[in-house]
Amino acid sequence: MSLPTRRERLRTATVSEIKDGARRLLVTGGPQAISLRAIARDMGMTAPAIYRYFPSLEALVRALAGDLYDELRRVVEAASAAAGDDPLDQLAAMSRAFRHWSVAHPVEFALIFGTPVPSMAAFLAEEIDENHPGARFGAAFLRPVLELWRRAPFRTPPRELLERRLAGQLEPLRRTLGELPVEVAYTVLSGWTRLYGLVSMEVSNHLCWAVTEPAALFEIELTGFLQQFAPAGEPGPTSGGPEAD
Amino acid sequence: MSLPTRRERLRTATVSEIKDGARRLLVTGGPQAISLRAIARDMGMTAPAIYRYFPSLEALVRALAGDLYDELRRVVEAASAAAGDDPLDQLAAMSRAFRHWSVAHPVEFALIFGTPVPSMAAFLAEEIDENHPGARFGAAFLRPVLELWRRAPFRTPPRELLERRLAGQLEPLRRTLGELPVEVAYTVLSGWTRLYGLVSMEVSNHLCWAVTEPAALFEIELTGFLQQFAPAGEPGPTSGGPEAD
DNA sequence: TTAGCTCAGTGAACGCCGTTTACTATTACA
DNA sequence: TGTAATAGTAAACGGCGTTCACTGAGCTAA
Repeated sequence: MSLPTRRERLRTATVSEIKDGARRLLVTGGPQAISLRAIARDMGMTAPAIYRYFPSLEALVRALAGDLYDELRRVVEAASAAAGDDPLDQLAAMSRAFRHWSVAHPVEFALIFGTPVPSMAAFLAEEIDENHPGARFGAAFLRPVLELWRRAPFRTPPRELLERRLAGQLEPLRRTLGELPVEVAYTVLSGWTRLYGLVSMEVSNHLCWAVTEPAALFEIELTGFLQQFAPAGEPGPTSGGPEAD
Repeated sequence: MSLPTRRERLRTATVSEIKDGARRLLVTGGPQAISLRAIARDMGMTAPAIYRYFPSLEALVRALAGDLYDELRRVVEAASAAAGDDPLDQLAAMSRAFRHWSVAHPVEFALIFGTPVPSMAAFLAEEIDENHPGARFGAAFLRPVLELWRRAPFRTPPRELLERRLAGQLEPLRRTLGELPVEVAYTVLSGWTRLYGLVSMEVSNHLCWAVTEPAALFEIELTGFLQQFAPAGEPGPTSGGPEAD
């Protein structure tokens, strides 16, 4: 293996130049604006040359999506690392980092999480293993939840219900993240979909009919979300009934 | 106004034929497959003729999305009507109907709720009034929630928190749905994003790394979701702590 | 050192696409 | 019945992804 040869160096440089161009087009004009001809133009090349590096436009978009997934995961993990040792603080920091990145990069978010454009459909249907971007992202969120559960079990639906209804469906999750209590698996999925729903609606403007500034709604929801992880039996400060009570 | 003239009848017929063709292409080939030329071909026309009915492809897609929004809303409202008088039953039926339609029509769901393709970005940025499809959809969900609140206030974050952080942001919601308690507004938004997140991840295959059959997760989440509307102070049967407790 | 092979890149072409323009036939109405 | 609005056409422009035949440079082994 040793050092990469000159040609290999040039090749990887060109690959990243292509992906950089694709991302620039993505950011300025949306997913549809990514075109081989435009990328090649920006690079001073002709379009067919790109076929030496990617078998199709779809494959290029797929590779770009994979990079974005990893970028987001690194951001989230960095936020967690900077949040100290308390898993609940880590979860809060990760959630805020997730929202922050998504709001700051709406088009990238749309490419990763949005409508499966035909390209993305194939991307999502790829074989699931521990390297699947979705799985790695899930794993990042799993760690603090698992630690919280270890320290003090939190409130979940009863175990027998989860065992009966959910346990058989978790094979993909277990294959990538290993064995884990069904309550933790449920809570991670439940929390992740809740977080995703909120951020996704904000990013794609699907809340504009209701609120002017979704950040406020996010913060309130976040406290409710984190409360899901409070030790069972101690309802937190935000779950009291209305004042009419 | 009286009867529509012959030309007007022909015109509306052609408009629906165009939209039907667009939807057929949408279903078979995804949002990208909608093309004026293909629609015109299927109709035995030439592409420029469609410009007599829609100013651009984007406008056609927008109109189609509006129709789909209404179709989904009608389905959800029908489910509510068939669910009897209990608002909680209505909410459950609406949620299941929402998921059912979405799973059965993944591409339509993607067009409405997914990545804002450029066309959809404009669609979402349209002026918000009581006729905005998103607002009408929100209104459908609001009705049972408001009724539940009227009968017995449910558990929410404390009113002063909502007043302080959220009340100022609700102008669009109030403009379309009228005045309503801030707790109800919060709960509708929170519940809707939660429901949306779950269904959206299932439909767009973003849960395939975790579960094989998302329906089970949905049902469990639904019971948790409906519990949000239980009268304050009576935690329902599914919210007990883990058995280790 | 040189012959041969691999590989990056080109130019032309094919068949799509949205959209515009000029033009024709039909319908509605004064 | 004449005239204006309407629905449709054909042709063209520029852009797109992709394929194919071809060139030239870099690498490797005799």
